[in-house]
Amino acid sequence: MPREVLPGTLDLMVLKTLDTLGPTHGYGIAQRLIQISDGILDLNQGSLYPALLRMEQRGWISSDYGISENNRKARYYALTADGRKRLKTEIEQWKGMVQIMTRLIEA
Amino acid sequence: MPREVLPGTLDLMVLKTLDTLGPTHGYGIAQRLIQISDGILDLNQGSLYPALLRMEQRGWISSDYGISENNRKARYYALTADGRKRLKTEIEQWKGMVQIMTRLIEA
DNA sequence: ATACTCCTGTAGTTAAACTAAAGAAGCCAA
DNA sequence: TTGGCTTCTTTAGTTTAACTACAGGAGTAT
Repeated sequence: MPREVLPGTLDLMVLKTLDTLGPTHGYGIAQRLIQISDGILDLNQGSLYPALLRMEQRGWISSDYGISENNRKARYYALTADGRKRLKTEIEQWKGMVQIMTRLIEA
Repeated sequence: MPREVLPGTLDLMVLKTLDTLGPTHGYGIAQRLIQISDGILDLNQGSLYPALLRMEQRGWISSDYGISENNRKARYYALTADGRKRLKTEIEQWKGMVQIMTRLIEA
């Protein structure tokens, strides 16, 4: 049974989602990833929420409680300045990796 | 301290290397990855050899002892039929992932 | 001899992603 | 008004890939 997400890419996906959408709750992030991947990235909550906690502890995101579009209590996460820096770094690393893999696969 | 390789891509890299080069020993695989990545993928032996063991146990590769180009004893690994199938699958998954990430990053 | 490169191996650790569960709270239909 | 559905969060415990940090044999060159 394969992992849902490619390990090492989850942080990038979450950070980029917050960058694009602005402050979003966990559930919304998960939905966004399902939508943008046509249902492929159906993320476990058991992966998402610990990841959000991790990133908040590292100072890449911050959180506040609020009320969702559906009138539920929800925890909204937002990129911090450090998170924006981190996102940039991760995108660069990702692109480097893609280049290497492309070279390898087409060899 | 970041990981040397993007987790989840090591098997693909090893399988593809064997596909391209034919039977190769562990040290040779590591060198190949250094070369094709311009020194970026400087793989730990502590990652490589356990990975080779894993893949042999799963039947994706087989091994035989031989003598290297430098006249040393070396263990040569080769793709099996299952390994070739697995490689195909992994490449497809990788390409799918690249597509999703591209869509995400460019959104 | 001794130092260097080539080549393999493994014990133990870390941490990311997982399974599996629980639960609160608003919405809606019977 | 009850019971089910959806939304949204949380956390305990497991797995496993990749890591650090070793150790060691064997050929080659000085």
